[in-house]
Amino acid sequence: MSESKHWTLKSIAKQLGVSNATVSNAFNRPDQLSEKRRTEILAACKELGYFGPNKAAQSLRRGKFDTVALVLSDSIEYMVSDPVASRFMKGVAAVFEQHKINLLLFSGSADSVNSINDFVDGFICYGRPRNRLLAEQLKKIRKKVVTVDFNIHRSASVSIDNKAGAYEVAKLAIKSPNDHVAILGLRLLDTHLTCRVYDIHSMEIDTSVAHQRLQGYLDAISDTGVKLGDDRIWNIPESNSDFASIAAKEALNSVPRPNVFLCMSDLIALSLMREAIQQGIRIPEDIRVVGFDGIDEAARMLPALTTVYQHSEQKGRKAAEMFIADAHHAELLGYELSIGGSC
Amino acid sequence: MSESKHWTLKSIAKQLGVSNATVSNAFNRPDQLSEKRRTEILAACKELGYFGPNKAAQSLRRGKFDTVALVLSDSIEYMVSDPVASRFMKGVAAVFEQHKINLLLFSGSADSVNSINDFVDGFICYGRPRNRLLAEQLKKIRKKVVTVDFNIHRSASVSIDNKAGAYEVAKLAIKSPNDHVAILGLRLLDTHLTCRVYDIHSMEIDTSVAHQRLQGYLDAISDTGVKLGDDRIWNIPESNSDFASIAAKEALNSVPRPNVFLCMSDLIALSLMREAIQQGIRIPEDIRVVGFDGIDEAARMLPALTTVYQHSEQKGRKAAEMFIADAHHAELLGYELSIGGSC
DNA sequence: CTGTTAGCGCTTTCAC
DNA sequence: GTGAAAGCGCTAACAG
Repeated sequence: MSESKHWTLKSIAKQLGVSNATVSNAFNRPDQLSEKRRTEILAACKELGYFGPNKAAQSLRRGKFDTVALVLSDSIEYMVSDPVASRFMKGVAAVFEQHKINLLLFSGSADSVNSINDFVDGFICYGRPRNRLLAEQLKKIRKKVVTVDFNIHRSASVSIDNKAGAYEVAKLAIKSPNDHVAILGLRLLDTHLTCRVYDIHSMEIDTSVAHQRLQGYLDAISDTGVKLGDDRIWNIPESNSDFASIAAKEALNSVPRPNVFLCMSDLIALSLMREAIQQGIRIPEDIRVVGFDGIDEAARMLPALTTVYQHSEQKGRKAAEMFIADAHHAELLGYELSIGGSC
Repeated sequence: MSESKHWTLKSIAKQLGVSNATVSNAFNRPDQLSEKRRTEILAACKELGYFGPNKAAQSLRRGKFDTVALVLSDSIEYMVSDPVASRFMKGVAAVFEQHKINLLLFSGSADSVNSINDFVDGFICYGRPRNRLLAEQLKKIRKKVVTVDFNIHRSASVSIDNKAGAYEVAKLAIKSPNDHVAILGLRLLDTHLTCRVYDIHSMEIDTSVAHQRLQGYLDAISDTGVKLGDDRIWNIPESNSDFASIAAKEALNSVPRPNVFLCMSDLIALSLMREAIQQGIRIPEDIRVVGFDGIDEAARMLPALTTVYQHSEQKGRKAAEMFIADAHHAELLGYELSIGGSC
C-alpha cells in the first residue's frame, strides 16, 4: 500500500475516465446510474484511497452540515461536570448518534455564535445562556432553534413545570406555620457571588427556571401561613459544592436557625446536608431539607434527599427529536416527587 | 430595523462600491488597508447586517476549521455521564475555549471518522476507541492526533503510569500473604458482559489502561506472596453501577469470600462498598477495598475510599495544549495515592 | 444514463 | 493602496 495521493472528486473522476457527476452520483444518488457501474466506481475509489466527497465542500454546496450546536447556559468547562446537564446531553447524544448528527459543544458565555453559525444546521440551547448578548442573538438566528428550560419567541422549547414542582416539594417540607424557612436559590441574581437576596422585587421577573421555582416556593410559603424573613433567601451563582457550602454554612449559622431548607438544586441540598451533619445537626429531626433535580447521589445520601425528579435524559431526547422534526411548539415534560428521609 | 438581507462578501462589496478583496482584507488582514478605510467598511457592514465572511466557505478555502474532534472511547451517551471523562473534558474545554477552538464530540463506537474528518483540524482521542476499525483509521489520519491513555505510533500522547499506581494501591490493600484477593477489572475483555476472567493469558497484551493496571495488581500480589485463585478476576464492561453491582454481588458471595478487593475504577469500588454495607459486611474490618481514579464521591463515602487520584482535568488541559502546540512526544502525568478508611 | 458547467462564499496571488 | 480572476471541492441543473 503506497502513500496514497490526495484525491478529489475531480481527480478521481479523471483517473477513472468518467465525469465528475458520475462519481458524485455514485456516492450520493444511486438511482442516477446503473447498479453495476456504481459498485464498480465505488470499488475503484476504495482501491485508490478515495473515501468519498469532501464533507466541507459538500456542506458548503448543500448548505447542510449534519451538525448541531449544543449551546450550554454556561462555559462548557462548567456544564460538563454538572450531573443534570450531563444527563441531558446524554439524551441528546443518544438521539443524534442514531441519526448520524454531530454534536458541537458551545459555551453560553461566548459573545456570539458567529464562529459556528456557518457550520451547523441549528441550535439546541440548554438553559438561557449566561451571556445576554448570546441570548439576544439567538432570537434573530435564521436557523432551527430548540430552547430548553427557557423560551424564545417562536422557537420550539421543552421544559418542565418548575413552579408546580417547587410548590409541591415545598409543601412536603413545610409542616407548620411556625416553621423557619430558608431558600437556597440558584442563579437568582446575575452575579458570581454567593450572597443573600434582600429584595425579591429587584430581581427581573423573567421566565428563568430559578424564578419559576422561587415562585413555587413562595406560593407554598404563603399557602401554609409561614412568614418568610427578608434575609432568608440566598443566591448561589452556580450549582457546585464550593459555592453551595458557603451559603450552607451561612444559612445554618443564621439566627434564628431555619428548620426548613428549600434548595433549588440537589447539589446545593447535598452540600447543606453534609455541612449540617458535620455540625451535628440531625436530619430530619432538627432541620428538613428538600432539593430539586433528582440526581443519583441524592438517592444514595443518608437520609435520602426528598426532591423533584426531572427526567433530564428524556428532556435531552425530546429536544433532539423536536430539532429533527423541526417542531415549533412548546413541550412540557412531567416530573416526579422523590421522597426520601430528609423531610 | 428591517428584515436584513442575506449578505455575502461579494454582495456587500458591491453595495459598498469596493472590491471583494477589500472587504475580505478589512476583516482578515488589517495591514492590507488604511485603518480609516477599514473601520469605515467594518462599520458599514455592521450597519447593514453583515457579520463577516462565511466560516464554512472560509474554512474550505483555508483548509482550517478551528474545530477539534474529541473522540471518546465509547458512545457520547455513555461518556458524558462518566465523572472521570467529564473532568477530562472539562480540562480540554477550558483550554480550547480560551483559544476559541470549537469542540466536536465524537463517538468511539462509530465506524469511521469520515463524517467529520473534513470538518476538523485534528483529533483528541480519549482512550482507545471501542470500535477497532476506528482505532485503525486513526493511525492513518493525515491530521493532528493526540491520544490519551493509549498510544498510536508517532502521535502525541498523554497518560499516567497506571501500572505503578495500581501496584502502589494494591500494596496498601494487601496486608498479609494469607489475604484472599479479588480483582474487579474494567474492560479486560472485549465484551459487553459482566463475567469472570479465567484465563489471563487469553487476553491480548496491549497497552490499554486495564491491562497496565492489572499488571500492577499482579505484581503486587506476587510481591506480597499472595496466591490468586484462577476464578478471582472479574470483567466489568463499563464503569457504571449497574454492571458493577452485579460483579460486586458475585464477588462478595463467592467462596471463600475475598477480604481484599482491587477495583479498577472508583465507581466499581463504590458499588462494591454499597453492596457490602447492605449485606452488613464491615469495611475495613471484614473486607478492604481500593479503587482507581479519585472521583469526588469516593472521598465523601463512609469510610472514604482509598484510591489512586489522577489529575483528569489537568490531563485534559495537557492534551489540548499538546494539540495546539503540535507536540509529538509522550507525556506521563503524575498521580497521587488518596488514603481513606476503606483499607 | 453521462458529461458540461455554473455556482456555494470565500481567499489570495498578481497586476495596476 | 485596490480590483480582477483563479480556484478550494463539490452538487445539481441541463443538455445530450
